[in-house]
Amino acid sequence: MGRGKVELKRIENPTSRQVTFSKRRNGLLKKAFELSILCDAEVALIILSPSDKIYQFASHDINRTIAMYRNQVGLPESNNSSFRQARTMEFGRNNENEELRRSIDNLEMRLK
Amino acid sequence: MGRGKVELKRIENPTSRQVTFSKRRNGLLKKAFELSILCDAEVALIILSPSDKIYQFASHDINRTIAMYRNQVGLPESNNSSFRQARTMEFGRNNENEELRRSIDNLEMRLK
DNA sequence: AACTATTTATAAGA
DNA sequence: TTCTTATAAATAGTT
Repeated sequence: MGRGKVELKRIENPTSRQVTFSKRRNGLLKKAFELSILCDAEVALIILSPSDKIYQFASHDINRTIAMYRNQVGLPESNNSSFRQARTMEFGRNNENEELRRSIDNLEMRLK
Repeated sequence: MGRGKVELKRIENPTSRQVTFSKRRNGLLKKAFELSILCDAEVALIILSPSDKIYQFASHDINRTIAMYRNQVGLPESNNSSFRQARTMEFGRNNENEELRRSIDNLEMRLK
C-alpha cells in the first residue's frame, strides 16, 4: 500500500521501522474499531512497541474480553506469578460486573 | 475500500454483516501479523463474533502480552505518557463497570 | 466463493 | 517531522 511493495520481514532501518510502526499501529487500531462497530463484534487489541510502550483498543471492557477468551480456550496452566495476579484481577472484576448487573435487574423490576 | 463508501455504524442486514465480519476479521488478523513482523512489535488480538465465536492472533505468548499490559496499566505510580494514554482509553471508553454504575445511579434516582 | 470497481492504507518523497 | 502523492492493498457490492 504505497510507493513500493513491501517484503514481509523485519524492517532493518530503525527510522523507517519506527515510522512504519507508527502508521500501521494507527491503521490497525482504526480497523479494530471499525470492525467492532460495523459488525457488532467484541474486539480487544494490545500492541507493545519494541521499547514496551503500550497501545490498546477494546470495544468493550478489555478484562471481560480476555475472560471470555480464556473461558473458551480453556484456562491455561501457568506458574507465572504475574499471570496468576492477572487472573485474580480478572475474576475480581468479573464478579463485580455480575453483581452490578444483578443490581440493575433488581432495580428495573422494582421500577415496574 | 469497495464499490461504495461505508458509514461507520452497525450494518443492519444480517447477511451483509456476517460477510463483512468475515472479510474484515481476516484483514485485521493479517494486519496484526504484518505489524508484528515488519516492526518487531508484540501484538495480541482477540475478536469475539456476536455469536461468541473466538478468533485470535498473538505474535508472542498471549498470556505474557496480557500480563505485560496489566503490569503497565495496573501500576498507579507509573508516570510515563504511554501508560497515561492507555489508561485514559481504558477508563474513558472501555470500563463497562463504570457504565453499569451510572445505570444504577440513574435507576435509583428514578425509584424515588 | 470469485470478481472488479472503488475506497482506503501507506511507502516514499517533499 | 508533518504533509503530499503514487501505488499497493483491502474490501463493498455484484455475479
